[in-house]
Amino acid sequence: MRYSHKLSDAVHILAYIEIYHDDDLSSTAIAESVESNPGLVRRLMAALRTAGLLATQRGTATPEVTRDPTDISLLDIYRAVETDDNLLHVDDKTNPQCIVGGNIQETLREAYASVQAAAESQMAAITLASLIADIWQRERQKTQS
Amino acid sequence: MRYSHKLSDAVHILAYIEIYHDDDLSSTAIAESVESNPGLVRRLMAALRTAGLLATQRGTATPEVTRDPTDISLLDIYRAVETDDNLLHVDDKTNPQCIVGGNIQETLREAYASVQAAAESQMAAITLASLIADIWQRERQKTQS
DNA sequence: ATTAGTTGTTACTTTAAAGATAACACCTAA
DNA sequence: TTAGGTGTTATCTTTAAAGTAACAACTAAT
Repeated sequence: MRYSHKLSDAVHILAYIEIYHDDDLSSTAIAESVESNPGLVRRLMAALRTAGLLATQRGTATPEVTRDPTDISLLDIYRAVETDDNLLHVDDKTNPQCIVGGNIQETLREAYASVQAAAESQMAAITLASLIADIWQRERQKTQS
Repeated sequence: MRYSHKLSDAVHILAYIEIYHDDDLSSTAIAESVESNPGLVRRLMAALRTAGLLATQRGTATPEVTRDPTDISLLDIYRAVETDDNLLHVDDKTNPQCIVGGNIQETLREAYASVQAAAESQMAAITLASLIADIWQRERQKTQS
């Protein structure tokens, strides 16, 4: 398949809402920043809303991040928008008659779970606030001659 | 896209070659254990060979794992077979005119790199030897009444 | 030498998940 | 009432992986 940009776009949306909170926050305006389309933006916003990270109102372009950005982790956003949380995938079609085929699925599931845990622990350590701060810092470095 | 099973299948192949070293090691035999096809098996074996993990000989079904399994990590295998090593992917099409769109790519690249590092560090800690040992242990637990 | 079986490689087809696009009911505010 | 927004769903397109097939090149046995 294509590689998923959902996490990247979801972070983008949340950062946009925080940084441009006094401007146009319509899905169309956000889509222009993401260089995508309003439909995709609204679908991602729906996922963020379901996860309790975003509050929206039908008819009005007034989305609001519900929690303090210091209290929203990259992991929260990842889990909100990725339908399949797994970074690695076991081949679940192997020959059970064989010593390898009959046991490797469970063996790998356990191994992959430990890799997943390591990745998620790092994702939990990164907050939306720190990402927004980083965006601002890069912007400042650009504009200073 | 489909989720990749390359890593899982590559581990399968290496474990199979180690466990069944005195039996038929043709790509056809291995493919039956993987429940896949010989072509795929040979393609993965080619990648493992390129990475220096496997030695093969044209015409004869006598593949050999080149290093001690205690010295081959899940990360080695991952890098051997995955064309794109990245677990997370930045959306590289964002509006540079926007504070968010113009900076989020670098911000996320840095964040994702730290997640990647955490995952890879865990992958490096898992050896082919430990995976094979786990397969054997599960097999033993099955057969003991 | 011939033959049967294997590897290495490449080209093509199929599959599945993501993203693009569009449509429309419903809501809000002017 | 109307203009413009959201929420949702359906359909098409794209793309990487996996499936399939073919065949030259190699090996070993007879």
